This record gives sequence, structure tokens and C-alpha cells, in this order.
Amino acid sequence: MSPDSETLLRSCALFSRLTAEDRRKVTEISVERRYGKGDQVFAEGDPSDLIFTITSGRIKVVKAIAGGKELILEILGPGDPLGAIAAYESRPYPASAIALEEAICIASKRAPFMALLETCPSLVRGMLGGFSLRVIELGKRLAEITGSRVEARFAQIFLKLADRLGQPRASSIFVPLVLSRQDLADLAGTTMETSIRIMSRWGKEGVVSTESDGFVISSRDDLEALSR
Amino acid sequence: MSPDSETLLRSCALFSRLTAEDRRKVTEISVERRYGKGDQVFAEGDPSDLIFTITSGRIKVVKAIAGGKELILEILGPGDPLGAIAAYESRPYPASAIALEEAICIASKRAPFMALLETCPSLVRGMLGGFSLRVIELGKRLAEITGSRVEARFAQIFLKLADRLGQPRASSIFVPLVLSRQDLADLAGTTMETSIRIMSRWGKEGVVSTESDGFVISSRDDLEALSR
DNA sequence: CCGGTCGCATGACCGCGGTCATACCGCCCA
DNA sequence: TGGGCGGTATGACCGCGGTCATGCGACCGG
Repeated sequence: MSPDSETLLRSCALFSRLTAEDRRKVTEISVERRYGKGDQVFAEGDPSDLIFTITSGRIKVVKAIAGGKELILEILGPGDPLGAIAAYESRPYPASAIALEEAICIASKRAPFMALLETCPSLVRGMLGGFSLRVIELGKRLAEITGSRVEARFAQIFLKLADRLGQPRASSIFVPLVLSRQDLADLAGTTMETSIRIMSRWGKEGVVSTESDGFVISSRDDLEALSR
Repeated sequence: MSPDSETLLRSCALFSRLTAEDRRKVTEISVERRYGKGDQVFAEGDPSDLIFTITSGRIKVVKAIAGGKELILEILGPGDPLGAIAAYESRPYPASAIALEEAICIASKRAPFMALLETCPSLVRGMLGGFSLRVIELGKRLAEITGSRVEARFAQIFLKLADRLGQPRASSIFVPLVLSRQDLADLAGTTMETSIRIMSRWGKEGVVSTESDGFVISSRDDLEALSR
């Protein structure tokens, strides 16, 4: 790993509570990896011999579904663990991971990482907490996707993005994340055509507009109303 | 707890690897609870001060979705933990739990259970394993529900039931689980009407027939074909 | 300058499945 | 015995959104 790996590790929620000594151990079993936009971190079905922790950039976790389409399970960012779920039971990765932008990960070898878990309670707590949040989150997605129509799901997606990475601006919120119409469709579990239709209509109505480096949400309240 | 609680605990995957001493500790912080068909174990939104472990019977985990409907997230049985995910981060339960039949649970108080986790590595391993399987499972459900049409999802549901609790019979498989048409609809994320339509058609076609104490799957291959 | 590619946009069509309405049957209880 | 009730069954209707097709502007390498 690069010399500043110690700093990278400390910036991750998962490792921030470790002792310096334990962080050094993590460093020893890890290498740093860099990805360009669109690069694949790992593919669905690959043997899971690496556990990743994102230090910068956003990465989408996608799963192939019927008809050659794909579904975005979640969008992860700095501090989030990646591939840990599969690795825990040494199963193949249940989904693929693709960088949405320039990204850097810490890749730790599975076996020694598991060994480290044994002796490191705070790391275990971090993993358990992360897993349980993901179960909750996935349950919520499942409920949304079965219970709401497409437009409402789009509203829910943008509300979530606004909460997670929105930057307040003059009477609007900016989401600094570039997603194609296809990405949005894969998030909502719909087709690119409907994704385009909704986004272009919302653009005209001034609900959400697309810029070259992200989205602008003019009114959170409008989205809230649309999300039911 | 009742005198045979020790035996009950040992029968659960989660606790089977504990030392007798640790199992005694679990017993101390737990009470046994019994439920009749349709009884609610806990409700979505309730504060999660209890962690349950099922010792007998099946329990469905349901989440309310738009329009007063509900979605079955999963069906749990003997040995499965219940409510652990919410409890871990002391959040309210993200879903409700309802007994599908007569059921018995071991209910452990949250705080001491968490304390026990600290000193009990094998219990932690069990929790992590259980959580990761659930994340994988939920991801799969999400992919199925967005990628397949209703009939294919029904096929996937029955295939899963067959694998989990099917009993081989003369050239057919028996699933000893009573689910109403409404339950099936809530599992597939559809309405009772379409659920009824599919099941009554399948009954006539001899794919899956409903009996008073469960379902009979005549041909696993037929379901496999229908599941795409 | 041009052909090729990629992402975005928009219209026409139509089928799956959600909604509404009605009916049948077994069961329990007054 | 009759009436209410919960679960199951079936038909008619129609709207959301998936599918197919076509077009447009931006960008890029030749």
C-alpha cells in the first residue's frame, strides 16, 4: 500500500476505532487499488478472496436480472465496505461492483482478514453494524419497489441521494454524482425509456434537473409529495 | 424458561456451538414465548428490546407497503434468529413478525445479549453468518421481483420452499406449510386476485396443488421452466 | 468534413396485471 | 336453519409502463 495508507484507513468508519497496532495489521494484508470510471472491481460469481474498503469515489453494486438487464443494489462511497458479505462465508460474490467515477479501494486478503476479526472486537462490531444496516436498507428497497409506481420510486431515489450526499444551495440541493439515465433505470428497476421520460418531464417541470456533474433538486417537498 | 430450555437452545444453529456455560448465560437472560397462528411477535416500528430465536413453528416477517398492502420479506423457521438486525443498532424493528402456525420462541433481552456477544466469539460468527446470508437472500429477492413476471416469481417461491422444507413423495414433493392465497401474493409482491388465478390454473394443470396441510409440487422441472 | 458511436428524447402500440364487482363454498354461531 | 364470515374463484375493464422504432445532438477518430 501507499505510504499514506494509515491515513486512508483512519478515514473509514469501519477502521477508525481500531488501535494503531491493529490498523498496521490491516495494512499488512492489504493493497491499494485504483479504478477508472466504468472499471469493474469484481464480477458476480467470482470467488471472493478479497474484501474491499472504499477510500474515495463511488461504486455501484449491480446484479444481473432476467433479460440481460441489471439492477443496482446500492451505491457505496468512501468508508463503506465492499464484498464483505460474500467473503464472510467464502461464497462467490453475489453481485458485481463497478466504479461510477475514479475510485480507490483498500483490498484485503480474505483469510487473514477473517483471522484479524477473531482478535478485534471493534472491527466485528463495525461489520455487524454495517450488515444490519444493509439488511434494513434492502428490506426497504424491496418494499418500495413492490409497493410504489415508477415515478414514486424515482422520487425516493433522489430523496435518498439528497440525504446521503446533497449539498444545500440557494433554495435547492445539489447532488454531486453523475448517473446516466440507464443507471437511474437500473436503480428503480425500470427501463431506460421510462427513466428518460420521467427525467425529461421533471426537467421541464423544474423538479430535478440534470447537470454535467450531478443533479439539482429544486424542491425537496415536491419530491416528498411525489414519493407516495 | 421451561426446564428443557437447554435442549431447545442446543437445537438452534446459532447456539449449538456454544459451551454449556454460555448456553446457561443465554438461558438466564431469556424467556420462552408461545404464539398461536396469526399472533404477532412484534410490530414494525416497535422498540427492539428483545431478540428472538425460533425453536418451533414458522414465522413470517412482513413489511407494510403503500396502499395498506404488505410484503413478506422472509419466512423463518426453527433455529432462525428473529429481530436481531434491528436490535443490533437499537433501532425500531423494520418489519413485523407474525406466526404462520403454532410457534415457540426464545426471547432474549437486548442489552445482556449484546454483552454476551462481546465475550462469545462463536455467537458472533453465527450472527455474522446469518446476517450475510440474509443480505445475499434479500439481494436475490430484489433481483427476482424486478426482473421476472408474476408467474415466474411464483415458480421461484415454490422452488425455494421445495428446497427448504420439501418432503419427497412418490414422484412429487410435499411442502408442509400452510399459506393462504394472500400470503402467496404478499410473498410475490402482487395482489390476491392474481395469486388466486395462478394457483387455480396451476391446480388444474397439475403443477402445484393445494391441500389442507400444505402444497404438493408434482414436477420440480415444470417449475424450473416456469421460473424464467 | 464525415461516418460512427453514445447518450438522450419522443411517439405509437399493446399486454401484463392491478382494480372492481360478483359469486360460491365451508364453517361457526346464534 | 339461517345468516354472517373468511377464503377462494372468475369475469370485465383499463391504465401503467414495457417494447419497438425513429430521430437528434454531442463528441471523437480518421
